[in-house]
Amino acid sequence: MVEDQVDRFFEVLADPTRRQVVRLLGEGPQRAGQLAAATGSSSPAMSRHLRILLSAGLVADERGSDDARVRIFRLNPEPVVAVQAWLDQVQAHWRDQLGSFKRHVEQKESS
Amino acid sequence: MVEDQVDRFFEVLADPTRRQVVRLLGEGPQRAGQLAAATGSSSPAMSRHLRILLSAGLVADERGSDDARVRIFRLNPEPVVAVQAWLDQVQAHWRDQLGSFKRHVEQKESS
DNA sequence: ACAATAGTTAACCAGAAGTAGAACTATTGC
DNA sequence: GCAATAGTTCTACTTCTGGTTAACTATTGT
Repeated sequence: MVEDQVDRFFEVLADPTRRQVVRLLGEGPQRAGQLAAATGSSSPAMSRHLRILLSAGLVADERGSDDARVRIFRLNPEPVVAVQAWLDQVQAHWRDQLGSFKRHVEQKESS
Repeated sequence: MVEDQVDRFFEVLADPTRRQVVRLLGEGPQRAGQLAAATGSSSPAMSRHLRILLSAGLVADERGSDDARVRIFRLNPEPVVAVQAWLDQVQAHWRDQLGSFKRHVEQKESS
C-alpha cells in the first residue's frame, strides 16, 4: 500500500523541528550542524531527527566531498508527492460534496 | 501566520485514527457513532479525537435535524488547502534544486 | 416517569517520544 | 602523535498522548 508511506510521512512530520528541517532543506542541501544551529537544537537531538527523516525516506544524505566528517542532507521528492496525492484524493470527494452541501445550507438559511 | 494552521494540521493528523476519520469524512458527513464503529474506537476515544479535529478547524459539527442526540461531522476545506499550499511551496524550491543537483550528480558519476 | 440511546467528561494508567548530558568514533590539521 | 571538530550513540529523565472505565447530561420513546 502507498498508504504506508503517507502514514509514515505524517508520523515523521508530527514534530515541529522536523517540519522546520524539511522547510530548511527545501531551500537547499545543508549540513547536520547547520540544521542544528538553525533550529536551535542540540547535536544529539538533530542527529536523531535526521535519522528518523532518513528512515522515512524523506531526506537523503551524502558525505562532504572535501571534508568527510560532515554529512550533507537533501530532500527526497517521492514522499511529498505521495502525500499530495492523498490530500488531493480527500479533497476530490469533497468537491463533490460541496455542491450538495451548499444547496443544503442555502435551503436551511432561507427558512 | 498561516504557518500556525499548518503546524496544527500536522499535529492533529499525526494520529492514525484521526487520519482515518478525515478519510471517512471525505466520503461524506457521518455521525460520531458511525465513525467510532468504522475505526474500531470506543465512544470516549472518538469523542476526544473529534474534539481535537474540531479545535483545529478540520471538521465542523451539526446536530441531527431529526434526532438531537446525534452529532454529525463533516470536513472543513480551508486547512487542507493551506497544507497543500505548504507542500507546493516546499516542492517549488525543490524543483529549482533538482536541475542543479542533477548536474551535480552527473558530474560526479562521470568521474 | 422510566428505560434506553448518543455522546461527553473526568480520573487514572501505560507506552511513546523528545531532550539533555556523557562517552565514543572518525576525520582533519598542526 | 595530539588537539580540535563533526557527528553519532547510549543512558536516564520528563513530558505528552491515547486508551479504558465509570459517571454524567441530554434526548427519545413508551
